[in-house]
Amino acid sequence: MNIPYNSFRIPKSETNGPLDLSRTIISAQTSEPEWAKEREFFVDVKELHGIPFKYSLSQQGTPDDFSIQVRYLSSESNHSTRQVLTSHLKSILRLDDDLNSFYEKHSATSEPLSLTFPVQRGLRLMRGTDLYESLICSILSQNNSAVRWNQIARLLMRHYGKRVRFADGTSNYLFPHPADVAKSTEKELQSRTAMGYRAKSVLDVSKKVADNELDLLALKECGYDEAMEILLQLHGVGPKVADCFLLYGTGNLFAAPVDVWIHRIVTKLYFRGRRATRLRTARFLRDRFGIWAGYAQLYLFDYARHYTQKIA
DNA sequence: TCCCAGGATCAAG
DNA sequence: CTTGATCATGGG
Repeated sequence: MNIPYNSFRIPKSETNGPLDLSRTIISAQTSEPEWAKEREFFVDVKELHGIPFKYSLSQQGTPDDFSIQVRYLSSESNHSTRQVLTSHLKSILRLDDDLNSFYEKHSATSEPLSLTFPVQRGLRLMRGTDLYESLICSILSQNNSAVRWNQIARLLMRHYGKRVRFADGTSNYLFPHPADVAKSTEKELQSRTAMGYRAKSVLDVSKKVADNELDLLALKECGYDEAMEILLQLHGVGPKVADCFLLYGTGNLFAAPVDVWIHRIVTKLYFRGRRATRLRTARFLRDRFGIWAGYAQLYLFDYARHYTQKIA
């Protein structure tokens, strides 16, 4: 077997602070379907500048002293394709985010968030590659388990996305374009993907994006409040889904999606158990943590899910 | 059979 | 502005 893998490394010097690749990718962030895992490598397939890439990442070392090994396949391989992939990876893993600054700013022992730092050091937010994909995945996640919305997303890709083949003999389906989903019907989406009542929302959003009634890129440029107002007008998009899209999709670090887990742990750690609405919890996170609200949410979420016995 | 899953919607209080 | 039933669907 002679597979023409390209390979290179991203050194720690190109990352701003620590990184725990495994924890980051496994943390089930709702911007895109979860990556596959092959041995010590995490694998994903994306189309970058119109060229399909299949890439595998593996981290060697510790969160504070490491390098990232990258292997990839693409139909074209010249010097610029490697550059395209490198900047893509740095973008989706948010390697420029100053994690040490995040830790230092909230390291006081009176700050409950600091409880999550020792175990989760190096955990980073991820940024979705495609805004439409991020919004659809966020919609699929509502009232659904992570495993299940991932299955649905995969079915959506298989039935409506383009198939791409690679030199190692494998093939994958890309996430579909809005227009290709918009051509479908509610019943067809349900029978093919089992997304249930979310089909109405998915179809609605796909049509609006395809018809240019909804400009997702504009939501990335405008402020938080304005973007939120527009998103809430979409059927099937509430505060939590909108925040997911803003955080994981557009990369708005002020957005802090509040689900049952976040609501539970914030109520416990910051409200002394006093009852509050989720909207109030979300506002609290934005006010208290500012540009680190999204990160605070990420750390508290993982902490709440893995260490619930400590806060029960 | 009932309950839950990283919620949203609609109708009432 | 808050609360409660309902919404497909699959798994425990």
